[in-house]
Amino acid sequence: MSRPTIAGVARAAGVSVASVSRVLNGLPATEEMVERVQRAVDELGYVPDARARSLKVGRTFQLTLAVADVGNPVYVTMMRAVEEVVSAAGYRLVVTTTGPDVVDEVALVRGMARGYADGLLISPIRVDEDLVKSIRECEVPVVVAGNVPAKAGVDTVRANSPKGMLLAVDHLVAKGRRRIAFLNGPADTVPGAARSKGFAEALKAHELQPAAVAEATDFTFAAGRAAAPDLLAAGGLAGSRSHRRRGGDEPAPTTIRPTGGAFDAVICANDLLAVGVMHELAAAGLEVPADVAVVGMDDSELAEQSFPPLTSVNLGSAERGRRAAELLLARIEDNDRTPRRIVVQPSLSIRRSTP
Amino acid sequence: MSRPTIAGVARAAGVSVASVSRVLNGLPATEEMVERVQRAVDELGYVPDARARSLKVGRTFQLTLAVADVGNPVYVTMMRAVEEVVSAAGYRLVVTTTGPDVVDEVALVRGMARGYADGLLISPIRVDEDLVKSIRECEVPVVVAGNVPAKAGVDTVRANSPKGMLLAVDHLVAKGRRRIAFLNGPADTVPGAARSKGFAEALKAHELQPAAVAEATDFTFAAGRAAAPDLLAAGGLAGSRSHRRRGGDEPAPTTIRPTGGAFDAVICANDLLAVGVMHELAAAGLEVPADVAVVGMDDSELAEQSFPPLTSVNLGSAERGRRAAELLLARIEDNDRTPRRIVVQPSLSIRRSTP
DNA sequence: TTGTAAGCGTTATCAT
DNA sequence: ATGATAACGCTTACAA
Repeated sequence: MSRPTIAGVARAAGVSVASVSRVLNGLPATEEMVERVQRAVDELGYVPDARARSLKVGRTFQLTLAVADVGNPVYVTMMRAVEEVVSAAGYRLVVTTTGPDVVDEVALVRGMARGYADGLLISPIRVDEDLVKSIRECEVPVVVAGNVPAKAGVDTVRANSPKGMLLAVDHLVAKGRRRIAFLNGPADTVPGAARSKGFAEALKAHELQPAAVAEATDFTFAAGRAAAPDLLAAGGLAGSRSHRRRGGDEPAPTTIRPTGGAFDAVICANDLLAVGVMHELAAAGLEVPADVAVVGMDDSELAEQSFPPLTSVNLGSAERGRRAAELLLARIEDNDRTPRRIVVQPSLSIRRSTP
Repeated sequence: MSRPTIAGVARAAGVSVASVSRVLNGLPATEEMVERVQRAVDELGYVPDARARSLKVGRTFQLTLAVADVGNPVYVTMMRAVEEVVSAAGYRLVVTTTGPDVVDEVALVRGMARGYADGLLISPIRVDEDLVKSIRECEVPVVVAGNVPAKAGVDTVRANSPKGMLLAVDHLVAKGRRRIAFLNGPADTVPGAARSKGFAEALKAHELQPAAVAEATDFTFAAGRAAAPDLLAAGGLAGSRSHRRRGGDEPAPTTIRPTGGAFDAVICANDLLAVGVMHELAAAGLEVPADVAVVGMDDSELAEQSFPPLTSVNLGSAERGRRAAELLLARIEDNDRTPRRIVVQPSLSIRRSTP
């Protein structure tokens, strides 16, 4: 007893397969025909095979969302927004995870040619020539939530993190903080590079010097913790302690650019890093925000869950997800439209980690 | 210029489609044949169509993981474990999210009959007759990460939350806490019911009375916060304040069972609820763990990220994910094996939210 | 309105 | 070892 096929239904109903197909797709048919087909369908528990259907019609009605790290709460915000838009349009959303390496992303994009889905929404963390090429050549529509060169010829929706940085610095300065440190994620990533540049510009706008800058090996909580002692040391806020924690299985050492002077605020490239830093600050006996103010980026669910709740730059993850999804749907409708490059403006969610 | 098909490759290589297929699938062929086909494939950038292939061979080499809430960090732990197992076996993992309603789960299970994937790994939060029925009748192998009646005739991997509760209570009692409160999630869910029962048993084992019991409307941070004031009120730890926060757009009121007496410890049905409670405890001027010890469940990444780091019952999410994935793969190999019901034992991860 | 039949892009069976 | 061809389960001209 295998799955019933449309032929089985046709036989049971005493009609042709074409009629069954028509009834199932709501095409014109007589009362009686609909009746008979429906009965047979119910009786046999027939469900059309999506593979066969999509082979024929050339569409799967599935969309793929690819994220680098399911553990990063910024993606859940985005995912929720995307899900809402695509399901309203009658598509199934499937999520796959790529990992931090660009080769995995390239493999994924190439793999889309196999016809798994009608479109791909990808938020790449590292971008290289190969990835751009694979996106440009991809058989199915792709939209990138993030920054990818215009020559990729693809729709993009990205954040304005320099502007976000400025919001953060403005706020800190307004609260009287001048010695601002920065904990970045890997600078060889797209967001890492953008935030680094943004931080420098924002400080320059206020005629300030960075109090300390460090680079975590990853955009994760663990990497944030691992990088914090070095940041503290660079900022003159901790001494020998900074090397005590380096155990055997910790991530590789962080890159430090000591710029002298203690800091009274630290901006982190995302919320996970910020929460990691806050833990280490507490371990060093420093109070947030009294001794050091902390600002995260992404304004993910983690920002309100953390303690103290984290002031965070809202880079519009939900809106980016929503608009990216809309762009994808639009491109599926019409693949000839000229690629759009949308920039979503940031805002600042002020919570208790800043004064 | 549409996608090249196997026919195009065959034409370009001057061989038959059958030969192309053979070469691509590593079946015996002469040096020269392999050579020619390979060249044509590279030249055209041919990628086999997964839909057509799976229509023919009856397998998609995709597996679906369905979770109720992508925002719940326990699922990321599980997801990572599942991903590792299935990708090692040559399957793609796709994640879909169901939402908290059982009807969505049923729809998803039924939908699997369309042939989206070769197997389904589902972690249902609510279970009813319909769901059991849909799982039993599902065309593709299903394994449940969670608790579902044996009559469903399906492989299950579940946690032992009563045992976990006992671990938590043992620990609290050993630390001198006797007035233990419990914040549950919705009792009409499978984990909610199990944890409620487990809590009662664990207290009885120590001949203790519950200090306060409340039920959040959801297993989320927001619901945890919303429920906390009532819990505090029930425990005599807060007065009128408990109703101050109830704004217009807050979740529905929580169910309270006041049992008298202030409490010095609270066990929460998952980490998100625990973090929510900790926020409200702080807002009420109570210190964790000095005034109130807090224990979460799931031992998710959030437990170490929270502040203070959360003592949490490790219900073996990673192991559950791993074993569930193994079960699924085994059943795909042999659908006639008798269903297994695996129970994973808990452990306690002690952190600073308890003394 | 309904039925017949030709594909969609593969793989697998059968000859050769 | 290779090639022709029949499925896989569906949709859609086209014919009746």
